[in-house]
Amino acid sequence: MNSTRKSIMDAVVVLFNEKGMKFTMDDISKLLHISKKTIYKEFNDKDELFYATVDYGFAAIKQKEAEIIADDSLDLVDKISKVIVCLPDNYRNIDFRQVYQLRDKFPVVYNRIAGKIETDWGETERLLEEAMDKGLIKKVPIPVIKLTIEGAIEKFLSTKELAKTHVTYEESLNSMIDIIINGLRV
Amino acid sequence: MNSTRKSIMDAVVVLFNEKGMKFTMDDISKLLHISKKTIYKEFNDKDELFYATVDYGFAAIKQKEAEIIADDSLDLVDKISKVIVCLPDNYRNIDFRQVYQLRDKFPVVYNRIAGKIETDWGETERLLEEAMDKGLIKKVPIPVIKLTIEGAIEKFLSTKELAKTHVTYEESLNSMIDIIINGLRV
DNA sequence: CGGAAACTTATATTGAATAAATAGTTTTTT
DNA sequence: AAAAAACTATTTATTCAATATAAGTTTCCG
Repeated sequence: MNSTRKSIMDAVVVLFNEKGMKFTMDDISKLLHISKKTIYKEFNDKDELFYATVDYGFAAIKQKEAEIIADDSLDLVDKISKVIVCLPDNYRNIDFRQVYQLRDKFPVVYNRIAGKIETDWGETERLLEEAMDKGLIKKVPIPVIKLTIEGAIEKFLSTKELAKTHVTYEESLNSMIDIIINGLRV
Repeated sequence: MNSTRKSIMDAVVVLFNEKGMKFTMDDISKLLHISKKTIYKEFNDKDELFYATVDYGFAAIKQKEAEIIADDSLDLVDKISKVIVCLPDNYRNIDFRQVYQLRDKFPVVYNRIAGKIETDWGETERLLEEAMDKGLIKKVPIPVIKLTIEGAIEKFLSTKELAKTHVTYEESLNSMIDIIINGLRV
């Protein structure tokens, strides 16, 4: 992949996290000091650019996740912890609270993201099921685990309560995973 | 409190859960087969009605909570579990996803609700702090616990994923609390 | 070639005008 | 005495034209 393409997609991520969906092709060209012509040489339209950016953004996560799963030095429960913490990088880079804005204007892109997230959860689900079968963790409905984790992440991202107490997003996430794996009880 | 007042406030809760904020004084009178005059004899205006309904709705929860806290047969960690499960009755009756609609049109009522929830959390927080001091549970930032629980509840209420897997809201809630207290690890 | 800017057309936003709905009151009916 | 219906003064929703914005194209220039 050529570097122009990459830098354009990086700019999309930067602008998305900065302004949500309210950024223009002109914003991209201004940020990178390139002409719109250059953007349109790489991507036929805005749709295609967003679609490619989604794939580009998720590729890193997928790879990281695959490494964790392949790492035989980790036991199953450690893998689950790490894969779950790995997952939120999506939420982080893409800033989940604003993704719903895509649904109407870029439905194809939105569905691509939804699909990617489902796939990512698929990995985690398989690990959870395996751990349940082996008696390493309790048998609990997986949707409960999934929704609890998703809900917590969205809350961490959307509230100002964490900032007030000087607890970082990263620390909160690790605390949350530890609570879910090991419980509050000592 | 007279029974007319009560039935009007019950109707408000019914209609709110049915239609969100989009119900009228006429809806109330139709539902109860009473005249609007009767409503306005009990409550000066819609604001006052809503305000009273909020207090009425939270009163039961507060009492239930107080009973749990006063129950000396329960140990501290059990109390925490029970108080947390007690809390969502608010979310249940009031259907939290729609409360934000109050913010603009009935700010006084909205702030009352926000205050009630904060107070409820205050109790839980005190129990959590006490349990941490006594070494019964891990020392974890309380906002992390709070946001995880709030996020999970909101997810349970807003998603259709639970319905698909035949896991009830009630079961999910108990599973979630068990996970947070005791962890997934066996 | 590729950046900068001008240009065109489709889409979004705004705001005034109008229509509809509703809180609160009054009158009529049972 | 209270329900039902009618009424009015506000609020709220809707419409539609104007205005503005942004995607995508073309032109010019270094």
